[in-house]
Amino acid sequence: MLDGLFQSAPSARVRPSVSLERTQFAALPDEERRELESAAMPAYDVRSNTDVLREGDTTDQLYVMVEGWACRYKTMRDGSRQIIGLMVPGDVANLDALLFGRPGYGVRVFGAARVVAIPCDGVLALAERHGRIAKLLMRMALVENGILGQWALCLGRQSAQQRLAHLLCELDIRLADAEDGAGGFVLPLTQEQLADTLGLTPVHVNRTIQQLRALGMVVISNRTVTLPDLPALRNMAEFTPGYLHTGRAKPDRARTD
Amino acid sequence: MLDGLFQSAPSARVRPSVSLERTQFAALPDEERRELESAAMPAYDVRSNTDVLREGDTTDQLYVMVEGWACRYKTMRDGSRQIIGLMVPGDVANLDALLFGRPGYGVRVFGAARVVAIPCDGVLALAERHGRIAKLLMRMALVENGILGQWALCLGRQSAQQRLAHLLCELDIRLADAEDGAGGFVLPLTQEQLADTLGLTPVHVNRTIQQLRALGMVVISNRTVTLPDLPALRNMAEFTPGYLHTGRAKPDRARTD
DNA sequence: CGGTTCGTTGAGGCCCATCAATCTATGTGG
DNA sequence: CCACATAGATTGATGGGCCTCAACGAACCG
Repeated sequence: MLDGLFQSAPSARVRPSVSLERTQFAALPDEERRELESAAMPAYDVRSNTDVLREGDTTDQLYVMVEGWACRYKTMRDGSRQIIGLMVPGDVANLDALLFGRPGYGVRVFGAARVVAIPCDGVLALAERHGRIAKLLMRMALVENGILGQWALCLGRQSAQQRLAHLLCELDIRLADAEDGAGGFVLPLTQEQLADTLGLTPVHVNRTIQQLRALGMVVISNRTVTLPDLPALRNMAEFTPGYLHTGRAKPDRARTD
Repeated sequence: MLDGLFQSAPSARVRPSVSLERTQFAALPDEERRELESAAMPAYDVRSNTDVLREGDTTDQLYVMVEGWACRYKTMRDGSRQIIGLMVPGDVANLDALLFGRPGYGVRVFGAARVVAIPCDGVLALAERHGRIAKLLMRMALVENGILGQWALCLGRQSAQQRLAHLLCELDIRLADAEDGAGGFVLPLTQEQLADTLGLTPVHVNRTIQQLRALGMVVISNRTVTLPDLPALRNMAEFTPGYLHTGRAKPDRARTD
């Protein structure tokens, strides 16, 4: 083991530069964001389909998705799973770790991903000193709340077609930042994972995708989603973006003009 | 009007004494709770089944249920409704008003209720000064998050029986404070409102109640719920109270011993 | 080329929705 | 005190959306 050779003087605290510039924390003034960054642990890669956090684990760190997607999920005795939250690049995976040690859900990554862990006590200390950080954390919690409320409506009262359509409309907006502008986006979920999100079976998700394609509203090919008729899709899903509280409510532009 | 006779010097700021003592804010030190109380508007009664907040309204006040129950709900074009949150006495109805003006849901009261409205700017100012208040608000948001996540699991992956059983288990714990100790509680929801909570139809809720009664797990009579075999009920619902983050995790005590 | 993962298709069945009617309890006015 | 109205609970019959089971196809990979 040669590791010791490369260690600098013990007091130097050299941290591999962690950047939160492309995350939800980008809304903060540079100064405060940098304080968060210096509280963070080094970023690390996570292999596709592995758990950042297992169900039942405890943790005292916040996990930030600097690259890639993840989900929160819960499992039942018979093995059936429900995804209770999707995290796109820039999102925080387990906000509740700030106040509760035991999440009660697992966090799993889709595709290759890169994660930054920030110790909760550090975040809490910063939140105490900077009202803006506290407010941003509160905001993230409240947005998650809005999303989960909408998911409850979808799961409780919508058909399979509507649910799928609604999810795609939601992701289309949440990805607005990262999107390549072409009106399509990459969706790194398998149909089985979509099923676990929508409360359906993989088989039925497959059939539902075909129905939406037949209607000319959705094209999914090679993990890439295109929404040729967004207004119609939004209409059938009864989608209104208000609950996402994303500043600019991207317009209904029809077929990429 | 003789009121004037009892007014003390004009500087005294006499407000009809609003008490948050029996609400979620009871966790605060008296001093800080009193500051919130003096920011609050006078409590007022709400008639059964009326809206504190209508879908699509905007608001700049927090509504606290000092007495009675309420729900958050969303409606679809065809009139079908989904309840996306139940508030029991002491709960805050619309936390997200703190940061967002338009809730995107309605708030409706069950049975007679008494509500205290607190202007959001007042609450935010206090949260800025007292870290404990900010933390309590965050805590409430995160608990709501946990509950909604659990509801997503129920709506997505559980049978009607399990969903109903799970809801009753949850309420049994959330009402632990107000409960009369007899192991039963008053549930001021009609079967139709239960259906809107569970993502079912009223007819099927009725049949499901009867199934649980036949199993000896639930007795509902006259708006009063009794759970004769709580361990069995929790087992069938796969209920674990962790997600409620209620300090004392009330034990599984079988049939009121 | 065999193995694995993911997607696709078909047949059959069940849970829950739908529609409709009846019953009960409560309240209201004549 | 009774006729009537209304809200909520209950029961039955029927149907459909989604599940289940099973098999096959396609893409990727060591």
